[in-house]
Amino acid sequence: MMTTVSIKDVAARAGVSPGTVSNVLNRPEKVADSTRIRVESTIRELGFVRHGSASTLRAGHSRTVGLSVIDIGNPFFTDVAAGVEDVASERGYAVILGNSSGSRMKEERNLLVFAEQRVRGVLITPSDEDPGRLDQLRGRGICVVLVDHPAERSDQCAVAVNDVTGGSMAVAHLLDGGAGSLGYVTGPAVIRQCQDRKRGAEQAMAAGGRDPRELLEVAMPAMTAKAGQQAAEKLLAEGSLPDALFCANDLLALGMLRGLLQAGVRVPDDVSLIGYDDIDFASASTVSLTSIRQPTYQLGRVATELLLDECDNPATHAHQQIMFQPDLVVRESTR
Amino acid sequence: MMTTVSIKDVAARAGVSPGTVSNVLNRPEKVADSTRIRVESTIRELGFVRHGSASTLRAGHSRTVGLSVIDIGNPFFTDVAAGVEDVASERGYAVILGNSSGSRMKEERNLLVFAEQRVRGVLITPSDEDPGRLDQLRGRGICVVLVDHPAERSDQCAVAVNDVTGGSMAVAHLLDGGAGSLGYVTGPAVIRQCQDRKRGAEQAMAAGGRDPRELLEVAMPAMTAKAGQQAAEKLLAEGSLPDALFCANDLLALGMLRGLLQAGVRVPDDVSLIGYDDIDFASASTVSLTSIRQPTYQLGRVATELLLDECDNPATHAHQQIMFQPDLVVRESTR
DNA sequence: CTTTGTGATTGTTACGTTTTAATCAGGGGG
DNA sequence: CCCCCTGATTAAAACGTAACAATCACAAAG
Repeated sequence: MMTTVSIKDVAARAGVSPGTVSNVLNRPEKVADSTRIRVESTIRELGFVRHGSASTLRAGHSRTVGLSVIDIGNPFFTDVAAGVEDVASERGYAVILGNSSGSRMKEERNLLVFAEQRVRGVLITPSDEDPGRLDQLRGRGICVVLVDHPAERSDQCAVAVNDVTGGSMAVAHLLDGGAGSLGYVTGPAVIRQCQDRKRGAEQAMAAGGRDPRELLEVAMPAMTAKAGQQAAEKLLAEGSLPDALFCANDLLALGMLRGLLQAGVRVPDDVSLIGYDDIDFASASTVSLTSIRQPTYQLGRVATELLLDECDNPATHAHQQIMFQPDLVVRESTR
Repeated sequence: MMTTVSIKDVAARAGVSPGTVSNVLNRPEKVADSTRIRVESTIRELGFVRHGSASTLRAGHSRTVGLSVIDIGNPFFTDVAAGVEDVASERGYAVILGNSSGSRMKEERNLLVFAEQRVRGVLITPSDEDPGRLDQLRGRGICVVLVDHPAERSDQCAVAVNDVTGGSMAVAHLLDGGAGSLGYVTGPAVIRQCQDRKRGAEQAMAAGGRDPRELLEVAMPAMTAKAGQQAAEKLLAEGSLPDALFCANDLLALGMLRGLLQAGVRVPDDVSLIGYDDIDFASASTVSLTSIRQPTYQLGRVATELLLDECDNPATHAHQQIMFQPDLVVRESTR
């Protein structure tokens, strides 16, 4: 009953050999127009669809790429994913999405799935600094491009935005606003973005003639709105609320904003608040959020273009490390 | 150089036959403890990972499911996707995500990819009412479960939230607030959710002793924040702004809110505004948004459980059509 | 009439796994 | 000592496709 139609069935029906059908599928220019048209119409008639697994098995590689992100609930990553998907589907590739939720174990499981599926390449925003797993993938012939993460080596492609500059811009802006005490609300220390933005923040402190050690750091286990709100509660309970707060991403900032407003703290009158990423919702919040904008969609596009170039032209491919620059977007949440 | 290690290599090294290695992988209880342990350690030693395509080819089905959503940029769908992914990975399945962006062509291309990959099943929030493509998938032995879409037939599983009730609750709430004129800001007419919420809205009008035809409909080509803002501009330009607006989802509502506030319209004093979905950002907006909450994450979980049950126990599986009920969440944007 | 060349098509093999039936070893009962 | 049973292991045959060398048809050139 549930008969699946194969390349052989098409061949028999069209009166050609299976090889010819395969050629129609993969190198149509090699086959005479008349037979090509006949085969194509037979394919439609029988409702044949290529068996991707058989194809992958024989060809040695698939037409899929894996994308591993830290938090698919963060609009920053959905924007990146949109860029990835657009380029991938333009070039006939499918995207397998893996969400690590910041858990190393889940990230590893996702990479295992990618390896089992023999994806052509992997795009990953690594959740920590261990390059071992990625080298392992490369050892299996799977190309890897780092997304939103600068390359520590030159034998790989990477696309990133300068987070040190971004952190510096954020804190410089807060200092411009006349902030006395400053706080940095961040996520897990293993996340590089958090570290780099902090480095930038400290540089701006120093440049502004302040002691970087004055920067009060509040580290949360996640970078979500809920965590931001908890950070607000913590600061309020401790009575240690600074004049100005730099949050490592917009979700933290939006949660922080909610927490502060609920407690009757006025933004920006009592506290200045700046986020990071400039997600779509930053401009729609209660007090619209000053933030650091990144070319998010572009990040996904460029990373995928580099990846597919490396896959398709391994001989001529030159590894590139691309670094975009962020922008400051001033809104209501800062003085 | 780039040698990929196969089941045969493991077998040779461990001094057993390939069949035994396969058994260790798939039916470990069938093999003696001593050999099982030896094989397992050889697998680790050689860094063997199973070739998913070969496995799929031979077994006739894969360990992946396809998820096709209308807009991955909408937090509603990322919440659903989170539920799907959690259940899938608990049961050893990988998820291939397809984003149709509301385009029928893209949806079709995604379904083709799913078919080529021989996914075990498909979870889909269809972007229109044509069941033909889905029956085609079923004819190929691929189970299909509808997500956020009620079943029109009893021979399939479906998980949905009652949108008629939701629409009715929204408009009843606006009428309670004393609204005179009412507007419904919606997306493309082919999207069922838009239609159902409108039906509910009209029912509430009638129940409130109003003529349902009084409901001013503004249909936008997309259900994004940008479209919502354009809707605001359109209403303002026409001078046809009603007392109260019901937006078919929160993104439209947030865009509408932005558009109104920029034009100096006060919410809720001049206009009451209610959204739909109760996404995380609804409570964080300039004026926090009254909305209709849905059990989003649960939707994804339950749908996936039904799908995998259907795949794994086709004999005993009983199709279910599950309908959740929405909740009204009142915040500042309505009187 | 034969040879050569060219473009189109075919036959065959291999990819890495799962699965079934067949084989094997060893022990207990007759 | 033989037979049968059980549990563990193996050998071999697919699964559907891509790739490559081999073949074919046919026309142009000699």
